[in-house]
This record gives sequence, C-alpha cells and structure tokens, in this order.
Amino acid sequence: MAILAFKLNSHLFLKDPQQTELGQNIISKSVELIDSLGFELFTFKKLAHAIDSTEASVYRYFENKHRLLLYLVSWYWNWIEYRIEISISNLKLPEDKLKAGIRVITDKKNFDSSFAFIDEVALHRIVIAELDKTYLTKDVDKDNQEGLFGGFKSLCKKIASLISGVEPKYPYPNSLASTVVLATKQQLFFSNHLPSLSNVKTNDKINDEIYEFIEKLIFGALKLYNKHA
Amino acid sequence: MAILAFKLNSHLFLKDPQQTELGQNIISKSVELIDSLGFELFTFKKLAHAIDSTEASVYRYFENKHRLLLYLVSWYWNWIEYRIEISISNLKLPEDKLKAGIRVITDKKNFDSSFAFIDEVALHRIVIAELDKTYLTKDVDKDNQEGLFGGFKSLCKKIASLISGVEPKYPYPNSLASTVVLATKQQLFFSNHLPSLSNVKTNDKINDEIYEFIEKLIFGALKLYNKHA
DNA sequence: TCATTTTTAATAGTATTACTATTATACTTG
DNA sequence: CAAGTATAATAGTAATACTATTAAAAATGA
Repeated sequence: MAILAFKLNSHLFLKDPQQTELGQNIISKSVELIDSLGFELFTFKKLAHAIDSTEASVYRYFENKHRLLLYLVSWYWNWIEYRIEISISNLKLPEDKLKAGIRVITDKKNFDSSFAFIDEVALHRIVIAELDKTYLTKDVDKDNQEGLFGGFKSLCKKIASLISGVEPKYPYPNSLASTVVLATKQQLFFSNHLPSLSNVKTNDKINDEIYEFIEKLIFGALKLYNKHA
Repeated sequence: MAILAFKLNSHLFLKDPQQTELGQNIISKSVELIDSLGFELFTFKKLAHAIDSTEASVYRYFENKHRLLLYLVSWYWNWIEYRIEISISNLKLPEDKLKAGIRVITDKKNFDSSFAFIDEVALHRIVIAELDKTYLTKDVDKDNQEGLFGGFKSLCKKIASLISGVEPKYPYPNSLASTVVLATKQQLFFSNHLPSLSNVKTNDKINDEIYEFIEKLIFGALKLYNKHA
C-alpha cells in the first residue's frame, strides 16, 4: 500500500503535524474528541489531557482551535477530491464522470486504510456538523486570502468542471457545485435531526435517496439549457 | 397602519420582549450589535451597556444568547412567510405562486415599516451569517422538541406545498424547499466572500441572478417528473 | 390608604474559556 | 562535550457565559 499524504496549505498549521508522533496524535485525537464533544466543548486542554501532553505543546502545532478545525476539514475535502479523481479516471463519457462525482459526494463514507491515524467516518460526521463554522466568521476574508479554504474551493471547481463537461452552456456551474456539495451535507443532517425538512431517509447502510435527489437536481437544471440549444 | 406582531414559540424567551420597553430595546439593539460584531463577539454585557441596563436584566428575558439568536431568526422566518402569503394571495396558477414565493426568498430585503424596532435589513444579514449556528449544536434535538425551529420548518413546509402544487409527482418537495432556502443564503454569502464558489453577482441594487439560478433549479427538477408522467 | 405580595433589576460574584509569557528540558551539531 | 536550538511544561491572564443574592418598584387587596 502506497504511503499517501496530502499537501495542505502551510498557513493551516504552525508546525506540520504529519511529521511528528505528537502531531499525529493531535490530529487523531482531535477527530475523536470533536466528533464526540462537538467543536464548542472541545478544548486544547481536554485534547492535551487525552494525549498526555500539554496545552502549550498543542499550540506549537496550531495557532488556535479554529485553525485545527480548518486543517481537518481541508484534509477531508482533499480526500474527497482524491477519491473522485480515482473513480472517474477510467470513464470517458462526461455524463458518467459527473454521476461518478456525485456518487462519491453522496456515498456513505467508510474507513480508508490508505491514511493511518485519520478516522474518516468520524471526520465525515465532523464536516456535517461543523463545516459552516469554518467560514461563517468575521475573519472569512482574511482566512480566504491566506488560502485556508483551498480544499473546498478546489473540490467545487472540480465538480463545476464535471458539470460544464456535460453542459457547457449552463451558466451557473460554480453555484450549482457548491450548492449540491452543501445540500448533501444538509440533507444528511436534516434526515437525522429535523426530518420534516427532508424526504430522504438514511441509515448506516444505505444512502441512495440522497444520490437520487442530487442527481435529478443537477441533470434537471442542465437539461433546461440543453433543450433550448 | 395595522399593528402586527408574530406569535413566537414561548420557549424562545423567559419573558416576552414585545411586552415591555426594555424587552423591545433588547431586541432592537441585539439586531444592531450582532450585525456589527458577529454572534461570537456579541455578549449580554455589551448589549446591557448599550441599552443602559444590566446583564442580569437581559437574562430575565432570554435564558442565554443562543435563545436570543433563535428568537431573532424565528422572527425573520415568520416575516418571510408572512410576505409570501401576501404576495401569492391574489395569484391563481400554481406556477405563478411558486415563482412569487421564490421571488420573496431571493429578493433584496428592505425595511418593513409594519414592524417597529426591528431593522429587517440588518436581521437579513444576521440570518445569512449566523443561521446555521442555530441548529448546528449538540442541543439540536432537545431544541427541536421544544419547537424552537418552528419558524423555519413552517416556511419550508409552505415552499414545499407550492412545489407540490406545481408538480405533485415530485418526490422530494421538503428536501428541495430546505435546499433552495439555504442555497439562496449561501450564494449571497459566497458572492460576497468566496466568489469562486458562485456565478451570481450581487450588489445593493440587484439580485436577479440568484432568482434565475434558484428558479431554474426548481423548475428543472420538476420538469423531469412532468415529462415522465 | 397602606401593607403585602409579586415583579423587575442591580450588585457582585463563579467557574471556565482561549490563549500566552516565561522557564525548563531534550536534542542536535561542531 | 559544549553551545545552541528545538521542544514542551508551568503558571499564568483577560474575558467569557452565566448565577446567587439583594434591592427597588409595581401591583394587589383589605
């Protein structure tokens, strides 16, 4: 099995956590704690205690807990985009590529053994619950200038290119891409917590209705522009 | 001019702020401060200082600042639904009703003089920036049981009924309704802060592209089920 | 009217938070 | 092994959300 690592924007951390054992422990245990406590109740003190270290040591790796969350979320989007690249690499038809991309986004997430010390299933739950907190802040413009949202932007650009591959005349590929990525996350959340806001049912095994909902949303929009060609 | 007030879920507050002058000051100044500071930097201490009162007095009206935000957001959704009711009341065709509903959701928001002491324009900005924080918490299920999300759910149900009015065979009216309401908000945010995630341009005057994007998204999805009838 | 009850608001706190300045220890290198 | 550097621990700070208690004002009723 090849050793894989994503090259994340260096502004996300002070010292690369992938390079040291302490750093890997920080990442690994952060995922576990943020998943179980939620981001608000998660603190560097609790994290340090859980890995038998100290707050100050954690602060050597991450400027603050918001950047740690940004790091984890960035890693997640890199992972999703990587999986899309793999799944479309053997496909020829633009329609098949787009459908494969939607499939990766809407599929249930399983543990990926290519990446040690990251629990992708827990990380997926974190993204569902905490993603919006990464950019809904007063610092969004400054963080954006530092490139901290590069992972999400790159994935959306990828999806947008798949959309344009199917229907070049569609005028809103970027809007549609960001909308469906976020809608997938939202529908999973609503399905679990506010079911009256959704018609899709999800459980630990299947997820097909979300795929159907998203696929029809995209191809329905594209078809309008195809017909009027 | 008729005096209007929305009947909000009584769990949102400890003492109805609409009933006293202090309560109205709390609402009015909260909107101003959350809009300018953001929800994280907004505190009851700053609020109390700004209205020449005390923290403890504010706590008599709202259990905590999260419930205050829920109150404001609930008020907003009630206002939007009320405006939809007005704008569709004279329309007959289901298509026209749905389009009018989309129009209310995507339109620029202006000050509504029917409601004193609420600055709807600032409140709209608050909803764009802070809405997700109302339900992305560990307490979402408990809060939902108390009915604190009633305003949003009621609006989405309304939109879903307009959707089903146009195409009863469409299987995801609730998912589509919640998706487009949130997508509108997201695209406004991205257009301002992360423009590469959007193709719509907005300024203080116009907003038409968001309407187009959302309208096509909805009618494209519905058309798929109409054709296969 | 005036005493009693109830509502309302202010004072003065607490425990916890995110974050940091400084000191101590371990590791590297010439 | 000495000197310098990288790393981590100690011990803090200012600010936060929230509360227990006390004081004042308003409403009520005989």
